[in-house]
Amino acid sequence: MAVENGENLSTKEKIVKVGAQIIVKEGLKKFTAKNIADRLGITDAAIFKHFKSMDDIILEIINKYVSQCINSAIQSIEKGRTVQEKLELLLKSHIEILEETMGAVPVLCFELSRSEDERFKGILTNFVESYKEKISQIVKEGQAEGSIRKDLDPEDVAMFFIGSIQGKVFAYVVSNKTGRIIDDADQFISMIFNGIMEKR
Amino acid sequence: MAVENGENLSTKEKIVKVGAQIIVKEGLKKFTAKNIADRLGITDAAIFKHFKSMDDIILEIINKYVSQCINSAIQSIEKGRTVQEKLELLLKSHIEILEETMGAVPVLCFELSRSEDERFKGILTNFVESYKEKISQIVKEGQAEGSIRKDLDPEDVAMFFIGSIQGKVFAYVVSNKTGRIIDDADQFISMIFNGIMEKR
DNA sequence: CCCGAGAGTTAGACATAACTAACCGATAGA
DNA sequence: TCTATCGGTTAGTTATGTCTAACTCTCGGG
Repeated sequence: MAVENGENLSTKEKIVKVGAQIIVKEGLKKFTAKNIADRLGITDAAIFKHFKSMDDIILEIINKYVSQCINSAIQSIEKGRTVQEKLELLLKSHIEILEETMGAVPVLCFELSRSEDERFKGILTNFVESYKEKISQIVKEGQAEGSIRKDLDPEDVAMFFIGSIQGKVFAYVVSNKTGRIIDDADQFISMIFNGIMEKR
Repeated sequence: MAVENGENLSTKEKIVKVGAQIIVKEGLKKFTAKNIADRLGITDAAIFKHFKSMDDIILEIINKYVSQCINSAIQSIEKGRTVQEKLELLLKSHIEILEETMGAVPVLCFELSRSEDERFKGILTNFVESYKEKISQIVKEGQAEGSIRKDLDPEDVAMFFIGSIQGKVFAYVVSNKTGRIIDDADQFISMIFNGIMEKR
């Protein structure tokens, strides 16, 4: 089975791409040189012409997807005028990346933060921590101006945010679907903002 | 490193227990006969006196934890009088199991629904599907009686429910914590029910 | 035109995983 | 008391995974 849209990427880039694909769709156990090579129509030995070890591929995968995620988060926070708008933009940009990468970032975080490799763990827990910190900050702003419930812990709210997205990816992966991860982004955002209960 | 509280379980039960522990904390890749055996102070060959294959261990793990989860869900649905109470009890029972098993069920679902083994996938997607169906049904009730927002799709609400919990487990795993998964269950439930925004 | 680098190949070294076979000691029934 | 079974051992077999070495082909620059 060949790569989907293997256009004009270099072999090195293709390795990163299908490598991520494999981790996301089949798990770390299936992330092997032979598995990647087969999909690219080369031999496993050729992989090591581009990367000196399998770990190096993972490192490249992490850096690629995580940095993409952070950058778009920063951008959307800057663009938003009100607290609500900031959070909305943040969610939307996150959802966009999710769709583009088929949920790569959350799955990678989940898979690799449990690995024994301190480098992977370091980058990823760091990423989640700083992401949480950013959202937490906005939430505090919102509490100060009265738009966000004051009885909630800002960090918990931040993790609820991140967790909700992860939950969507979870559902996507478990149900074995192939289309969009989040069909109705507005409804999803509305659930996070307003809950599921009718207002009294 | 020996098993934590290896009381008076049979070796077979211990294998299931540490097997699940390994999958949850370190991932499927580390789920090996030697890894399990080391923690039990036996040799890897001894594992195969109790199970005829590694897959059989996984099957036993899945059945143990998933059936536990389903049973407690059914119980709490029956106990609840109002829709809100049903959902609350459901969440609380789910959280309880989560704490007891250190997030085993969601992690197992995530890890194993991506495996190529149709047996695992079948059991797990089935489980999630029926769980979703159950919640979905309650949500529809709630919409009929006016307690739950009518503008939301019941299945989406159900998956939001399940996903929120998965999100908590995600946070727990990524942050490498060891204590409780959900510190403040009431606050968590309140976020799902009422959202994060102040009511206007 | 040559030659070196890049990107492949095959072959193989080495480690580890799953499982089997043959053996062994305790222990519970007959 | 004899013996079969249970649960453990050691020592393999086979398969697979990572990575290296040595070789080949192609192609661009001097």
